[in-house]
Formats: sequence, C-alpha cells, structure tokens
Amino acid sequence: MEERYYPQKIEEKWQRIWEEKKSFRVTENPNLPKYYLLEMFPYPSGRIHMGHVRVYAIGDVLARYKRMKGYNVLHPMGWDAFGLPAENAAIERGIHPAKWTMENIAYMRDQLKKMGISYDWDREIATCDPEYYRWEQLIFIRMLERGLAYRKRSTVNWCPSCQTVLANEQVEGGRCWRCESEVTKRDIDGWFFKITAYAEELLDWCDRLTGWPERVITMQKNWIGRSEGAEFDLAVAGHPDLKIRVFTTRPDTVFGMTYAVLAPEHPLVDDLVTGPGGRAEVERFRAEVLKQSEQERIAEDRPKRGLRLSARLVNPFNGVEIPLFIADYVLMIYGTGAIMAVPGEDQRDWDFAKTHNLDIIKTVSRRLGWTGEAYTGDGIKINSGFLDGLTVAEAKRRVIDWLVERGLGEGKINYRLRDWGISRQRYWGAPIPVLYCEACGMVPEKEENLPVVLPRDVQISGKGGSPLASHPAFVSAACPRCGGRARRETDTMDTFVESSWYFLRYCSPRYEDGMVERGAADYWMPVDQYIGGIEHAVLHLLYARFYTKVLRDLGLVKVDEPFKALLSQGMVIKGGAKMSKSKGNVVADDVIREAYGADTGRLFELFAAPPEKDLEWSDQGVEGAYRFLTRLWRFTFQYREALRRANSELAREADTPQLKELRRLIHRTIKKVTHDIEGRFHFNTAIAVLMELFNSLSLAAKDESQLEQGTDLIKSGLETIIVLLYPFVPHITSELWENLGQDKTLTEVRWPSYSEDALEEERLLVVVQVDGKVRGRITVPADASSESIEAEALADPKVRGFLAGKEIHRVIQVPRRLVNIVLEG
RNA sequence: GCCGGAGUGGUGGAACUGGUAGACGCGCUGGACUCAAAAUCCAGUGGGGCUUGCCCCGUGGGGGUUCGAUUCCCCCCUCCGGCACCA
Repeated sequence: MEERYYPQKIEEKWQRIWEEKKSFRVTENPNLPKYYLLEMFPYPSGRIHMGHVRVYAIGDVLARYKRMKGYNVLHPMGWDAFGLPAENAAIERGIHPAKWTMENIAYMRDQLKKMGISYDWDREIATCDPEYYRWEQLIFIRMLERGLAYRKRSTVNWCPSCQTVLANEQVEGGRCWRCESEVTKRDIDGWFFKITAYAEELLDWCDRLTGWPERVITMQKNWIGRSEGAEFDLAVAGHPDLKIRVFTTRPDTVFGMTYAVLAPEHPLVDDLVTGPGGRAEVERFRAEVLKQSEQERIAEDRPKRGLRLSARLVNPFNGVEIPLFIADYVLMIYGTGAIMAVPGEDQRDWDFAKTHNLDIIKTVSRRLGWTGEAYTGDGIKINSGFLDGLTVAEAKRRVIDWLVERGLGEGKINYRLRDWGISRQRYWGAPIPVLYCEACGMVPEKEENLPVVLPRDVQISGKGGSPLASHPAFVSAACPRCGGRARRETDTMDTFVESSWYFLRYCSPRYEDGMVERGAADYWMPVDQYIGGIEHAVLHLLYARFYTKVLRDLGLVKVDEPFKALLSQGMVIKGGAKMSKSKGNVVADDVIREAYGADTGRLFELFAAPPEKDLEWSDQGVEGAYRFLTRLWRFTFQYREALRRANSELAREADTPQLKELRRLIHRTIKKVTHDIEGRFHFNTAIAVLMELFNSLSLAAKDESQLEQGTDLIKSGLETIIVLLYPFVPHITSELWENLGQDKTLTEVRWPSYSEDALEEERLLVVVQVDGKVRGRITVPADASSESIEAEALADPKVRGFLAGKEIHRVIQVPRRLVNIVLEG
C-alpha cells in the first residue's frame, strides 16, 4: 500500500476487475429477491458532465447497496438514440446522424465506466438499432388494428425551428420543450395514439402509485384534467332540425343561463348564419381570433371578444329564449365546443356578460358577506324552479336525472388530456410501418417485412420536409395487400415512443422472437426504483404508463404500471443556473477525475444535498470530499500493520468506557446509514454519520492506551466505515479493504447488521427543563425509575436555583430523555 | 388567477412520531509544525450581554394550541415549480 492516495490508479484497477469478473451481470434467479433499479437513460448528446453524473451516482448507491443486501439487482444502461440534435449535427457539420450518435455513445459509455457506475453492460441497448425499433413497429400495427393508433387531419402544434409537429405535452408555455422556439398552429395529417382511452385508468392509478412524489402525481392528475358534469341539447328557435350540444360541470345552474356560446370554428356556425353579410362578419371574426391566439393568449385580463349571431336558443328547462354568440373564450378542442353561459356563477361568463350587456341571474344563495362577482361556492339553489332549496350537489344530480328521463342529455365526464400526436416530419426516428396504396388506401406493412429500416443514404438539408420523402427507394414500395404501387409513410415516430418501453427491453435485450421475453419481464417488472429529472413529470412518465397499459392489454406484460417508485432528483446548479452546455457553466467529469478521482466527484454530489433537492456546485465542497477520503486513506495506511494483527471478528467486550461508547457508535452508525439509504435516500446524512464515526475512530486511535486495548474494536470500526461507504465511493473502499488483508472483495461482502443490545446505553443523558427552558443535564443509570430520575432532576444544583421560592405545579417526563418542571403561575 | 413546494448561522445543509435548534461539511479566526509557504494537525466559531460563568434573544413575519413548537392550526410576506379562458 502506498502512503499517498492516488485515485486514478486504483480506480482504473477496480474498474478493470469489475469488468473482467463481470461483477454486475445478472440473470433471472427465482431463488433471489429481485430489485430493478433504473435511471432515465440519456440522450447521447455528446458528453456527460458533472451535472449529469448526479443521477447515476444516486442510482449506483442504491444498486450496490441492494446487492449487498442480497438482492438480484438489474441495473442497466442504454441510449435514447433517436432525436433532432443528431440531425442538426448532420446539417451543421455534415456528419451522418448515425455516425454522430454512435460516436457520442462510445464516448459517454466510457465516461460512465470511468465514474465506476455498476451497470450490467451486457444489456446495453440503443433505440436507433433496427433490432430495437422493429418491435415498436410491430406494436404500432397491433395498435392500429385496435384503433389505438389512428391518422387524422387536425390543428397541431408546430415548431418552426425543429420543423416538426409537437405533442401537447411537449409544448411548455407556448414554446418548444427542446429548443424554446415559439410554437405555431398548423393543419396537418398525422398519427395519434389514443391515450385518452386510458385517461380514466391513468388517473385512477395515480392514487396507487404510493412510491411516487406527491408533486409528480399532482402534475399528472392536473394534466389529465378530469371534470364531471353533463351534456345536453339546446334547441334552435325556429329551426326544428338543428340543436346544439353543450357541456357543463355545473348542471345545477341551468336556470341561470342567459346566453350560449359556440367556439368560432364550431361546424354548426355555418348552418346558423344567414345571408352573405353575416357570413362575411363571421369570417372576419374567425380571422381575428386566429391571429390573436398566437400572441395575446398569455396576456392577462384580455377582453373576451364575441360576435352575436341572429339565431336564438331555447333553454329546455324553462322554455326561455336566449341569445347566441361565437366567442374566443370557448375552445373547439374541449367538451362539445359549445357552452351554456351562466354569468352569475362563472367568472368568464360574468366578464363576457358585462362587456356585452347581458342579463345575470343568481341561482345560488351567496355566502354571508360575499362581495365578489361570479359566485362559485356552495349554497342553496334559488331562482331555479324545481331545484329551489336544494344544495348544489343535490341539484346537479336532479338535473342529470331530469335530462335522462326526457332523452335530452346525460351525465358526462370530460378530460383535458388529448391524444398523443406521434408523427414527426423528421429523418432520425423510427419509421411508421404503413403504406398508402393507390388501390387499397392505407395499409400496414406485413409483419414478416419488419423492421422497416431507416435508410442511411439520405440527403439531410434541414430545408423543410422529411429527407425520407425525397428517397425514392424508401418511398416507393409494393402494397403489402395487393402488390400494387404504394407510397411509404415518411413520418417517423416521436422519440418518446422508444422511451415508453425501453425498461421492458432491458429485461431480455437480445430476445429475437418478440419485444420482450415473457418470463424475463414477469421476473423483473415492474421497475422497483426509477430515478430521473422532474422535467418528465408529464412527458415521458405519462407516455410510459400509457404504453405499458397498452402492452398489458395486448398480452405482452402482466404489470399495470411500469414504475413502482420514483425519485425525482434535483438539478446541479452552478452560478445560479442549471449546469448545462448552453449556459457554459459545466464542470467536466474528466477535470474532476484527474484532479480528485471519480470517488471524490461522487462523494461530493451525494453529500452536498439530499437527492430531491437542487445541488449547488462548490469547488470547496469537492475539496472537502477529497480531504475526507485522503484522511481515510492515511488512517488506514498508518494503522494497517497494527490492525492486520487484530481480529475484528472476535471484537471482545470493550472494557473502558470510551471503548464501550465507540462500540455503541459503530452499531448506531450501521443503523442510521441503513435507514437513511433504505427509507428516504438521504445519502447526505448517511455520509455525515460515517464522518462522525471516523472522527471518533481517529480520536481513539490517537490515544495510546485505547489503541492498545481496543485494536480489535478500532479495526472493526474501520471495516464498518469501509463497508458502509462502499456504495458511495466503491474504488477507494475496495482498495482499502484489500489492504486490510481481506480475501473477499467488497462486491462479495454483505451489508452489516447491527445489534439492538449493542445500542443499549448504560447511562442516559436526561435534559432537565424548568418551564420549558433547558436548565440542566443529568446522567442516570439506564434502568433508573422515573421517580428516581425526577428526584435527581429536582436535586440538580443548577435546576434548584430556578426553583428557589417557587411552587412546583407539575412535572412532565419523557422517559429516558427529558424532565420538564412546570412552576406555579 | 388556481394548484403544489420551500423559507433554519457567513455558507451547503442536520434535527426520528411535538422534547437539548444548528449534526456533518465548507468558510472564517487563533495556535502547532516550517526559514517561509502549501499540505497536515489542534482549538474556537448563531446573535447580544456581562461579573467568563451564566443570562437574554433566535428556525421569513404576526397570532394560536401545548408543560414544551423548526415540527401542529390560522392569517400575512417572499421565493421556486406546474397549469393557465378546459366550461
């Protein structure tokens, strides 16, 4: 053993040993409890920096810990390898996306290995591999058969910079999730996955995902946006053939409707507008709305624009005729695209009614002292015919019954969630396996022809339109049904499709007869612990849940949910901003490794903050982590000869009080570290107690008499630190362990257990309070009775000073911990 | 606007279920070693007061419950995140 700690040398050594011994390779073993641990796989964008390392370091602690606890741990890694940056690199630098991607993967794989992350590299996958996406194409065809994948023309989100369509989840505040360009609208044909068919189930299961953070669940629930209400028809006065269906969450307020509104693009508008003058006006209004929706959508307090139509509707509940408008505040994409307006109990309707001088009827008695405008609270129904005197909830039920009895409407549930648009007008993605035949129309590719391989020989210009469309050999093909001339679909799939099932492929990554080998998936799934950034709260995490349910219904897997528990780790911040290449504030992993080693980088990131919080990068913090490891190294070096001769196995009953305390501390540390890792992932406090134990150990070893009498115990303490620290800093601990003369390596060592007996103290420190303020501390025998503790507390000279001349009112005791003497007055 | 989350020393952060606030680390101050520096080691480090041993104050602000509140309840302030005309 060398006196100095040379991290690079030992890190290389142990990484080589782990690789040669295939230490982290796993196979299904029904005799062992399984643990599937997964970090969100990265997009191979170039290089990993210390901002990325955090999630892998967190994952690696759990992986190594769980192995030591005897679990069969699946801990795989792969690459979310399709996506736009690869194409952009091709455009900017003339490198083929495939080449660029594969080179990045090679570089990043090497980086992860050098950080010592314990993956089963034999399971590595890349989603751009045809052997990967072929199964996705097969599932696409299955979904097509079941109506879960469909094609339609619709108004979609278009990113002008990425030159492609975006799903609703991929638009954040009107901007593209990846490039932050302002998103525009476009009418376009495209493919959709019917995620709305699973809206109810996705929502229901939210409450059963008990291992997920509350805020992610809340975000998913909000995104799905369930609202319960009623749908019914309003007749058009003088047009017996026409009726307008409206959706409301407040069926109890039907007697308060004073007008109705259609979305400007509602299809019935054309039927209701008579005369060329009217039509022109409608067209003008529509154009205005369309224009403003781009810029002014986010503007606050923007007035609600509307146009009154000549037609009048009839309120079926009281026969009253009401005016009809088209207005920008009603959206075609939600509900029926038409509403009954109740200004008395809806603020939006109130605002509109005020600007257009419309009647306001109150149908709920206001809470005492109410001074607001529209009232949305609870109360008793008024001005509401047969509903008068009922509560809001009762009235809702009564109205729905009334509608059903007369065949005019029904109870109805609407969702905010919309179907997932998966068409991308780009090259570097998985081809959608369908063709358009001149005779047969749209036809899926034959299963035996899968995969539909993405051709390599394309011209990537970035000038609008997919390069696939100008690749004749790809586009023109024989119809799988009639053999006639057909044209291949040139849209590729959203890359979120690949990431919706990669966790399944890891179970049997080389399986050739299907997406996933049933036995392997049944053994490993679900993922026991998933770790990733909060930015995917409704993107990837919602898609993956949906896709898993589809695969379950197709009979491929038996789980209902893919991820049993989720840990959303915080960002790494430097200089007030998230560490990222574009911000120019990255700390390169190799710089850290060269200066301090991978273990130091890991230790710092694990120690500086609990995983769910943002972590502030600190060069001095890194120094601190390095200092600790260096001290541990020096300590082992200094005492290793003495300790080698000791026998920690037999660590005999320590005889001095200090050694007894040290022994307790060792067991307390095992207990605390175990609990901190296991229950709440608080690695920072786990590391802190290990530092404490080390400080005590250093102090004990410095004392000649203690070192002599307690060699066994000190050895046992050092071994405990090394073993407990192994999941955090695997290289240095492996090396120190070897140098203590151990023949097993730490990959084979079990997590230590603690004994409750050893935790037992002989004397207890009891805090004495007078009127809730700490006034003294006494030590008592562990078996002291509460009476004797009280007596001793009252006898304490410091405490007595506060009692002089006062009368004791009562004494409260927390057993073994605290006595509070409450005085009179 | 609605829904979440968070405010603790100079600093990153501790404090289990209401029971010694500030563990551990960083920084800082003083000391040892050294010709000197770095590294290392030792001691101190929430604020204020003085009789140097204690006392008072202190977890964003104000109130409450309690023998006792960083922890529970109410109101307010600030910051962060999500959604945002979804009927």
